[in-house]
Amino acid sequence: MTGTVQGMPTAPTRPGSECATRLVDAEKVQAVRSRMPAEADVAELAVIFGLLSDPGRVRILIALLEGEMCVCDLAATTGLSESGVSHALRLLRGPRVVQVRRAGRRAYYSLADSHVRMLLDLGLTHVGHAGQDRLKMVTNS
Amino acid sequence: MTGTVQGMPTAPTRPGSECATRLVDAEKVQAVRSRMPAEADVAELAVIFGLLSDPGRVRILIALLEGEMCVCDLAATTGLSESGVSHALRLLRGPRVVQVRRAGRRAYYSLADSHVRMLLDLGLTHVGHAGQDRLKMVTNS
DNA sequence: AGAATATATGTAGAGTTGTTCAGACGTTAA
DNA sequence: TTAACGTCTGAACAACTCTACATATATTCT
Repeated sequence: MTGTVQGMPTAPTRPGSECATRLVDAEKVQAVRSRMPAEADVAELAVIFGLLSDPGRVRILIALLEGEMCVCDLAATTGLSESGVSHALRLLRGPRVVQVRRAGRRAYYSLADSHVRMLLDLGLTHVGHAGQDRLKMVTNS
Repeated sequence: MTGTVQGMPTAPTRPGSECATRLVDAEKVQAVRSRMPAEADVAELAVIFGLLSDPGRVRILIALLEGEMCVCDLAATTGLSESGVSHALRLLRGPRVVQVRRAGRRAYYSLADSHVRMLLDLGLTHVGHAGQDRLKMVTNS
């Protein structure tokens, strides 16, 4: 949490945190700063990534890639406690990464955000996991 | 850190954390567990996302999307202290998200991982930031 | 050589996060 | 109604993370 207020550049970022020495490539700094997304967008982005930064939550979300599941089954699938799953899902519910459907005493969760789905897929291929049938191979015909 | 050892399913995840009640859709649990990436892959994935979960680091990486920059300019661009940038870059250097080129007393950093670049782009579009000229619009012809 | 510069590192303290346990709540079955 | 169930929540605690400050290292300049 740096709290940089960044409107139009030209003025130093904020007192006390500007570069103590001169810039090496002032033009580029200027250009990049003008393209930098707003504070709030960067923060939101960081929050989303933060939700994906825990192995337990990642396992939950990977499970949900295959379709909706109830808390109990998610616990069995991921190895987390049911309480742990519930806590995790609460965090994911806030920014609408997952959504609930309630049926009797059960709660069925599913992915609510296609971007997160893409982030996960991308991440999985990055990590060398071939993504099984999630990643369709581009075959010759 | 749940530490689930997950080889072939059928056996409960580990003593004490299996579902206290019976499963609702045992077949699906089974299927999803068999597709779940290995512990190490999930952990690595979480680490990568974790690196993207801090606004300061996100700003650094967004800056680096435009090409290499030295620490001093990164500090000016992101509003972080130079020490802060240095610490952040160290974290990013570990998993080879960024790479250094040294020239005299300067250190020029650049993105070393195209997947991270994609994650950032994807995240930026998610967040509503049109990605300026990073995101090429698919026009009619 | 010494001074100034650019970056890197160590460390300590505040703050945050994940996990566990206990218990609450609403729902269904007996 | 009472009991069992599935899920949710709150509190407590350890583990971790971020930031800031001080200092270290390496390079260039005079």
